Amino acid sequence: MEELEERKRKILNAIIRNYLDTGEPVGSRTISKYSDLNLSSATIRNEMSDLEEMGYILQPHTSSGRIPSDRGYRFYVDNLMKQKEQEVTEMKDFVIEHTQRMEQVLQQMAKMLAINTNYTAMITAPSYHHNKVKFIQISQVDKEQILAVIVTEGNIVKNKMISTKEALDNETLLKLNILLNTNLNGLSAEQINLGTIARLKEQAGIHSDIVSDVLDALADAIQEDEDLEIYTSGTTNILKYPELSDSKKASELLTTFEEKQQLISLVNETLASEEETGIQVYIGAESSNQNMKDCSVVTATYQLGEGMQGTIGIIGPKRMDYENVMDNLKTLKVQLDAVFKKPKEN
Amino acid sequence: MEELEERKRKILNAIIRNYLDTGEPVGSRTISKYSDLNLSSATIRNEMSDLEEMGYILQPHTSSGRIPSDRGYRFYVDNLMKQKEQEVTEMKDFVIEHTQRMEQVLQQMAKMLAINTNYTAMITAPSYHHNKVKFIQISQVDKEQILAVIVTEGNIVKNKMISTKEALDNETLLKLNILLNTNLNGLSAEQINLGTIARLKEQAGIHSDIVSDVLDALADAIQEDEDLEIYTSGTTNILKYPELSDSKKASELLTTFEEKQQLISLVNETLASEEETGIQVYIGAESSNQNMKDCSVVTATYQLGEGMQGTIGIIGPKRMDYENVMDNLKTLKVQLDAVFKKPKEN
DNA sequence: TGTTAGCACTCCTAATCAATGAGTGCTAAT
DNA sequence: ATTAGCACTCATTGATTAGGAGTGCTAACA
Repeated sequence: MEELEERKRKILNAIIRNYLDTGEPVGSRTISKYSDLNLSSATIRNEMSDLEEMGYILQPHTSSGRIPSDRGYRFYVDNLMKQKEQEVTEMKDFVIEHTQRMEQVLQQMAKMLAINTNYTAMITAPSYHHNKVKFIQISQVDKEQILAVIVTEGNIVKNKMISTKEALDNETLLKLNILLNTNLNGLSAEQINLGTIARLKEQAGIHSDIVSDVLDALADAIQEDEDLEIYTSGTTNILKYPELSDSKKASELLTTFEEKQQLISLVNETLASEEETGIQVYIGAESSNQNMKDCSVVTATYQLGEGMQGTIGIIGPKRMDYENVMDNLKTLKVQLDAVFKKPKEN
Repeated sequence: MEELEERKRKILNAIIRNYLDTGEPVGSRTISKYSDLNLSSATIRNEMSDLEEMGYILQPHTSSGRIPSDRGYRFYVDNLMKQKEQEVTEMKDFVIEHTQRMEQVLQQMAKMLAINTNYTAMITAPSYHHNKVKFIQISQVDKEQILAVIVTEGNIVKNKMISTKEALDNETLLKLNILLNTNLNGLSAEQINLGTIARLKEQAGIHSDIVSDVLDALADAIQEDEDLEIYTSGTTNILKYPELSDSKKASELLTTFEEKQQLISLVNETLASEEETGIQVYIGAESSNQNMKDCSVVTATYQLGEGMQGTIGIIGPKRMDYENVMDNLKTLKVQLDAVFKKPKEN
């Protein structure tokens, strides 16, 4: 189906590569001179005319060069682009050495990605949505406050302060802890249903209010991750690309970057569809987000086992260096897969 | 010293107010017409000429209206502006109702501030630098990992995973917990010196490596707050002001906003100098940050007792609505003072 | 039949220029 | 001390122009 005679391919390829470089519409003369086809500009013109008719390229206005259409980019990404098979470099250790908390690791990663690509990078924390409770503990912090700590399979720790009327004695605490752990350990958020809750409360007897609070905390922790966290870096990079930096577009984009919620729904598209490489490319209008119509979005998901996963993504102009971007994402994906497998050895 | 005859004051005031509104250089005719002075434009011109000589206003180019100079703004803020004495509105509850974690509260606050003012808002988490340890607990999460939880006076919770060779039995854990708490409770970060550490390790005996790890975690938690977190919102608001939105300046500013580190040193200025209202105004070059030379920065610190404090700030064009901004900050400051006093009642 | 040279045509861009108008400074009259 | 009047400055705007890049088409060519 997606067939194109060799010469047209070459010309399309040349047009796109050139456009990626310069950002300027590219004319027949340029292709004629800077390709190994040895054809006159007139011939190229004819071919270009064809390509335009087929929808791979388009003219911003009569009598100017051609620029790739969304379809053109798509063809390029799918068929023309050469896939670099690069070895995985070891930025991992470098990053990990200097940071501790997960948020910082992610922020660092985003930063490196943005610097490497010169586009905007985003990265979500692994969602532990379907993840299982591994450990719960409540402790008396001071007279009126109890701290609930919840750890999940992925070693993600959440805590919540709970205010109480009066302090609990050690024995009660111990009992409650045992109660909570025996009842909740190994359960995923979805598995904690009304039945479980009722049973728990009953067993807690007089302290059912505390249990109730802990469950609230648990729900909280999970709900927080429904609108999961997303880190961005290099948002201002888009200003480097004239086609995006006129004040209206730039403002829209930057606002989108600030509204994390929009980015989240952007990456959530990714989670829906699966592919073998795990790398998705949305060109212009292919993305669901209207604001991205002049951009391309490339995303990858990284896995953590236990059903946990996060997403990394790059947002840039349509004429982005797809090879480099996909390469970077692929590399980082592998590294993240590795990084979060086990916590850092001290 | 800062003396100015009544009429000049009025004119300066009129010029600045007008400029705050329009952002356009304001001419003598405008003042003549829209002030209650009943003077001809010629008279105003003479006065303006004086004011210019005195450095309160300046002409962008020969024969155009006048705009306030940094000094003019300063005079306005210090002497002319009327201080609204507004009652503290109750946005607090609204915000708190819908959020749980501190980061979210802060992020929300920043957002409201940005929306209210139409400028860029920033807010730092309270630093618990000089804060005291209130509660420490280590627990066995699974065979190879221990979770250390540290709570400070300000009810800020930090946790750290520690990998171990083999699981500790309950009794050992209990002993270590008692050991840690008796030795560290009530101490501030600075008070934990080599002596304390040596004593601790000695008492821990065979498990001194665990203690060592916990101390590392503690140091970690503190070090994280050295480069304390800062939240921003409304960064794209600066694009609304033509004098800041030309692509060079905008890019510089937005980059600054993204480089949290720069913002942090910006707010750290605040911490140095103290004032009765607790609100600082930096106009243009008054700020230490070169990138802010076309902006004004208004900051306030909020207190938490126990030596903890954070900063909220607004960044906008020099012609910002100082009254509104200072008002907002004052209100929010009071609210934050209150919010963090005690954790939310469930 | 595919390729190419040539040419008229389109349309964007940058440069130039004049007109406009807001605003000033100065002087002379009130 | 205030103001009317006037000459002057200078940014802004719109119109016009020239230049150039690029196209489509036609006719000639291998």
